[in-house]
Parts: sequence; C-alpha cells; structure tokens
Amino acid sequence: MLSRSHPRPPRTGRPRSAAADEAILEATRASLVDLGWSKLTMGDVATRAGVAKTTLYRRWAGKNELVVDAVAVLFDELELPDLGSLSADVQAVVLQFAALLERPETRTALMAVVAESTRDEALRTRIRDSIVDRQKRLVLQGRRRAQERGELPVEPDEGTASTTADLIFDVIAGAVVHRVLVSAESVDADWARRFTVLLLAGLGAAASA
Amino acid sequence: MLSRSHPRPPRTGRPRSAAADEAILEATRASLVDLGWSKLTMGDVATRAGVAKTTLYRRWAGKNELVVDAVAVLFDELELPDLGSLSADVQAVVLQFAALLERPETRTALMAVVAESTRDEALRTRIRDSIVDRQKRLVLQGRRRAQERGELPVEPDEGTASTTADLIFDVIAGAVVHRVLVSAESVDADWARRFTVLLLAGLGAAASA
DNA sequence: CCAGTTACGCTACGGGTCGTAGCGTAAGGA
DNA sequence: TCCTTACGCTACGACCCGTAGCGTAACTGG
Repeated sequence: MLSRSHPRPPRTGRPRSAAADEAILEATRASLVDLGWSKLTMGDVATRAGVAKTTLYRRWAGKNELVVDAVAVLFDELELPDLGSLSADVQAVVLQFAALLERPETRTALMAVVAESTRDEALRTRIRDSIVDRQKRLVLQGRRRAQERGELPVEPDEGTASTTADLIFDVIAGAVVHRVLVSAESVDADWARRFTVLLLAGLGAAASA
Repeated sequence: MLSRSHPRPPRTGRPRSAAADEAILEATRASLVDLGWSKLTMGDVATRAGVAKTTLYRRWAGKNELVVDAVAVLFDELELPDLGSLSADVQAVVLQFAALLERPETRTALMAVVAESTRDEALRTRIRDSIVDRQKRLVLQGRRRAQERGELPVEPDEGTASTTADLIFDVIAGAVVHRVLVSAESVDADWARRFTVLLLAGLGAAASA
C-alpha cells in the first residue's frame, strides 16, 4: 500500500529514517488541523516533527506533495461493507466518505490540492494515484457485488461499462463533496438514504440507455 | 446585480472610482489565467490594473475576497434555457456549467476559494451569496417549469420539497465539478445526456420516497 | 577497523510577498 | 473655500521560501 518510493534507495550510505517519514506526515496532519492549508508552512511542519527543514525538502518537492501524501493514508480507511444489498452498501460508503471529508485535515486540504493540481500535471497524477483511484475502486467493487447478487445487469460492452462506472463515481463523490464542502451541510443517514434512492433508480435507467 | 457594497458610500468626499473597480477585477481574472491561484499576488494585480497596491486593500480584505468577486460575475452568464422539456433543459445547463468550469480563471480559482472558506465563515457566506445561490436558482427555476409542464409532481410538503431541491443541486453541481476538476475529463454532449438520464430517472423515484 | 557514501541537523542567506503607515495630491460636497 | 474621502507612491518590518555550506551521524563494503 505504501509504494511511494520511486527512486529505490541505494544499497550504501546512511538509510533514510522511516520514523522521520511518519513523524513528518503526522506533523503535517496536525498542522493542517491547527492552521489550515493556507497558513501551513514547511518550517512549522519541520518544527512539529522535530526535524530540520532541509530534511523535508530532501523528500518532498513542496507543500503540495507533502500534504497529498499526509492526507492520502486517511483514504485507506474507506472500505465497502457487505450489508447484503446494494442500497445498504452505498449508503454506508457515502456516510464513511462524508465522515472522512468532515475531518478538519481533509476538509481544508482536499480542495486545496485539487485546486493546485489544475496547473500541475505531476500533482494531478499523484492525487489520482494516491487518493482518487482508491475511491474509484469502491465503485467497481460495489458494481461487481451487485452483479453477483443479481441487482445489476452485467453490461456486455466493455467501453460503456467503463464510462458508466466513471459517471457513477463522479456522481457519488461529487455529490458528497459538494454537500459537505460547498453547501457546508452535514451528511446524515437521511440524506444518504435519499441520495441512494435517487442514484439506484437512475442506475437502472442509465444501464438501459 | 451588483449589490456588493455593504458599507454604503458616504455623501461627502471623493467617490471611489468605479472604473478602478472593474479594472481590478479584470486584472484579477487575467492574472488567474496567467499565473493561477497560488502564484497570483496582490502586487501583480495592482500593477496590471494600473492602480496602487493600497487601493486594493482599501476595497478587499485580501486575495480570497478579491478572487471571489472577480469570478462571481462569470456565473451571471448561466441561465436556464427553455427547450421544451426538462431533459433538454438540464442537459443544456450542465453543458453551460461545464464550459464555465473549463475556463482557466474558474478552473484554478473555484476550488481554491472553497478550500479557504472551510476556515473562514465570512468567506463562505460571500461565496454562497455571490456564486452558489446563483446556481441554485437555476434548479428551483427548472423544477417550477417542469411542474408547469406536468413533468414533475408538485410536492405538497414545503420542507421535503426544499430538501429535495438541495439534494438535486448537490448532485448536479457536484457531479459536474467532480468530472471537470477532479477526474479532469471533459463534459461533452454524450456525458451530459447520460447524466441527465440518470438524474431524471432518479428524480421520479426520489419524489415518491 | 576503515574508507566511502548518504542522511541529518544547523545556520545563514537572497528573494519574494504580505499588510500597513505616512505623506502629498486629486476629486467631489457643504 | 473648507472639509472629507480616495488615490498614488514610498518605505518598512515581518514572514516564508528554497538552497548552499558545513560538520556530524549512520550504515556498507573492503
């Protein structure tokens, strides 16, 4: 799950401190909670982590990359429960996702890094790999389960199946994000139920269109 | 449409230059296109607008408020066409909204100011008043038209009708924003059609739940 | 045990932006 | 004409950035 070390470490010399890595990421999340995205500085994170500022720059190019990695691990918590029906599974994952977005670390960081990524291709790739794809996996997993249960038809064409999954993903993630971060209203069980009713009814129609 | 002058101007003294206002907002949009949100500075905007930096600070508290106002006017372009059916109207407004989000000014600015607003209540209110509510109006307008056409039932209870409208708004705006800014894929006519099919089918079910 | 190699902590630095204060001048109103 | 407010300009301390340089620490291969 932690394959974020593209340049493989050389076999010689002093190895990088893994403890420092975790301390820095933890300090980054703490700083996000206390200061928020805009007032978070590299110097502050270094101080909190008990590490020199230069050590941060040896591992991350800047604030953007650092925060993405610090927040990404939180998305590992997301998982699709097996509650017996597609409707129950969707509602549960919606509530999970909303709870994650309501945490102060993600709340302040997620939109900020996405905003930065609109002008930084490498950052967009990093976000996609470490955050977005982890959510998307849940959609694919949920569809597979629903098909096994007979709740959803198996789409014959590979292409349309893929674009449908993309559509569903944007609808679910987009709606929850918009509700929490833009409308700034909480996602409770009732909202999740209403949303799921809408989505599943639409899903049936979308498959046959 | 431009009621953004809470502190009403005093009856005496030199009046504020309306030309400078427009020059500053225009310069802000230009700077967003060239530099993006993170590299945009107050000094740069002042230089582009041909005004002193102090003049900016006399009117806006900072970068956040300035950019919100600069981008807000772009959302005035959004309007709900009357194409004869709810489906056609939704598709059209989705394409309009997507086109707006794909402009470099909004692309880089929108998520950034929303991110900032998570820690700034006043900024959140400003965004809501000058951006979000203008979109929400389209949803209410579209529902009213559809009810007049007989495409949608008139919901008896005022409360559930309101929460349903909120849900629809989060789904539409959220899905489009997520598609364009997170998934970073274009919203074409086909996507708009698929999305609308899903939404309208779900709408029927949501009303009766 | 001893070079060789890499990581780390620390200090210092030039460069940039912030937001404000102070001043003289410009543009309206009583 | 006085009064009031807006404007342009300069200057300033404060902060953060990202890097260079150096001595030290940790681990490896001979």
